[in-house]
Amino acid sequence: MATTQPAAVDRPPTIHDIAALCGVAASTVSRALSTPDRVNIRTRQRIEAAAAQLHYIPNSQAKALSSGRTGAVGVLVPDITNPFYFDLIRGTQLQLKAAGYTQLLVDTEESDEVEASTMEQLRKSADGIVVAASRLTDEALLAAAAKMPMVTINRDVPGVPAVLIDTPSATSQALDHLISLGHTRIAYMAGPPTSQSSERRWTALSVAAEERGVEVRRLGPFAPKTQSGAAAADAAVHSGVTACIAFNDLIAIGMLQRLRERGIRVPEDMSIVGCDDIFGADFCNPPLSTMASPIEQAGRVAVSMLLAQLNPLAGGGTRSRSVMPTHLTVRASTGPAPLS
Amino acid sequence: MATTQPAAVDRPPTIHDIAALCGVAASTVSRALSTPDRVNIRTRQRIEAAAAQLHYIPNSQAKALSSGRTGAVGVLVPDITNPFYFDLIRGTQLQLKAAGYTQLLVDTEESDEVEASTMEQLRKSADGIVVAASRLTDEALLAAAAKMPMVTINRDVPGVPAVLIDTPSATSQALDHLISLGHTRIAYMAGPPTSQSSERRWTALSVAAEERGVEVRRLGPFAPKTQSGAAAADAAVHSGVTACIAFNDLIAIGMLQRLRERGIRVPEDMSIVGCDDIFGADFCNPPLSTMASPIEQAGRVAVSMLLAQLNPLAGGGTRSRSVMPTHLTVRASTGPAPLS
DNA sequence: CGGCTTGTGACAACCGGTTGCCATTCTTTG
DNA sequence: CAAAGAATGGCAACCGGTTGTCACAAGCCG
Repeated sequence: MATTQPAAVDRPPTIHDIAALCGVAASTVSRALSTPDRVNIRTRQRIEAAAAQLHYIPNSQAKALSSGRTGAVGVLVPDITNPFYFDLIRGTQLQLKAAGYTQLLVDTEESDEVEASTMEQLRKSADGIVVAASRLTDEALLAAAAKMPMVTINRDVPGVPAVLIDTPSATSQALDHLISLGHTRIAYMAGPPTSQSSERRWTALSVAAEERGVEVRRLGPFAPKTQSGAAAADAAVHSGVTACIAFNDLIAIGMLQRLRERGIRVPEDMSIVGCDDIFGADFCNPPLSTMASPIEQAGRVAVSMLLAQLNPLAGGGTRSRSVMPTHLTVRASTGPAPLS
Repeated sequence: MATTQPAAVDRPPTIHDIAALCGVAASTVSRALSTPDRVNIRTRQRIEAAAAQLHYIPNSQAKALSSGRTGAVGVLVPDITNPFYFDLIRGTQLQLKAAGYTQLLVDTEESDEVEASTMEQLRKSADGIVVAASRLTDEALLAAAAKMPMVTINRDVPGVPAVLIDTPSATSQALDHLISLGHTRIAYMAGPPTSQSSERRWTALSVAAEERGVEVRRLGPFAPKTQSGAAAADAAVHSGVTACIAFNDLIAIGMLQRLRERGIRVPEDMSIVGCDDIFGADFCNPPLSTMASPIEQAGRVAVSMLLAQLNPLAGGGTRSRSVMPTHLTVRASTGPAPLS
């Protein structure tokens, strides 16, 4: 079974194998591969050829250990099964892969403790993290950001780079839409108390309502799951409103189901507006009017900002804040207010 | 700013810091933490106390480099945005976290090349991989499995441990259901040609159809996305069938939308059965009859099998094959065949 | 009380790269 | 043509742990 190939041991090749094959020192191989200019072009080519021949793949662990950089980025989301995060995750993954980074995806289960401990652990095994919809306090987040490069999504803490999705402004579009349909009694179905997004939407909505001279009441909080939609629907009906703006599409879709069960027609008896335009918002019954934004792009932007932070050399003034536009997508869950 | 605390340098503590603090050798610290029995209980306690005091967190890179095990497991899915994988991912994540492993999630973009190159890369940075719905050939998969511990999901290759979701058997349930509703002209809307699941379902369906003396025709292939549902719906209508069994829920939901646009009523004019019972199957219009299975559990089982492979010591005969049951969930997208 | 087993901890090599520093060689310039 | 400078490659320390080997000490036996 002898071949002219250099001993093809079962163990994956290392720079030492390449070095031996080329008759140079391991350090030279290392340089040829990572700092090409530091090495004579002819030696480099020999080394590259040998590397290719051996199917050399650098050991990322060893690289990380000695260089201090891991080539991985953590992405923390509160709930992997929430469709809202699908596109976000895909966006981060695409951008990270394009830059040669690995994505470490973690579901923090909507728990601040899991989130904090994950961050602590990632501190060693990732170069930076993207945190979506953090459940941590501002202080904790700021402290964590001081320890490792970080970009938040949908969480506005001064001093921490962030990608914000401008749903607050979209809420006034939603409000105008409902007002133009004749609604005067409107409810906001709040999300979890720990969600800053929910607060920001409510604040924006209150202000807009005040400006327009209508009253919007706040109901909830509700968990961001379709199951919570039942309670939300019942609360809405009981409160006597004719239209609801829900914290997100999951709640809105859950409301749709419950209202249907109870024989309350949407939009004839009650109009519903969701938020996020998640998978399913277009084919639920009736299709949901909702506030849409380029989520995948938000993920990509977050990663870009993080990478800019990691490699400051690449120029391009590091933006510390990016706001994604949002617009109202009207489908069939909103209609004229019922004649009372 | 002097304190009685040992110098709290900014650099994270290492075993050497602990060793210095306790006046022992670094190797003793290492043993105390990983092989507790190997060290005197009193020394161990001192070391543990020091570790706690310093907030010591082992460096996973270094651990991986020297021990050869990375504590990470790769999870490859063809498309992160396909809701089918949400629960799967959550299942693997839960089980991995419970065992102290980290999940490396990668979207292979339904590409065999991305899948292969990812595997190659993961070979260094993961202890094993879980591959869902692989696009690779049997040979490639077998070769890859020889190089690193692997469990497949929904891919049956002899010699490679697998978790199979028994949708084939469910297809005959679906067929019986449709037959009992009076349907005689039925179509199977096939998935991508590279999908073994699709083939297995079709085979099972053909056999069942033959046994029952009905004819089922195959249409497609269709990409597993809602957008493909339009083409599928048109093909179904054109072929004159009164009922369809779709490769998965995405196609089925897409068909529902298209049929509605074309004014074809479901289930009065056409019955539709999906597969997977994904998020959205219960609230689309009409709610989809579909074949459901415990997907999250499948993810957990796959991880358990992989971990058993990684740590053979833990006893428990390593099963190399696990089949998840599937059952038909009837909702509103199936009804009596139209009187022709 | 000597010899042997067992328990315990230290030393040092090693995992696979990276990088600071130095020696050598080639090139350039006065 | 000599001296200064740049290019190039090697040596060795280091990243933070793990683990084989060995020395020393205590406990046990007859």
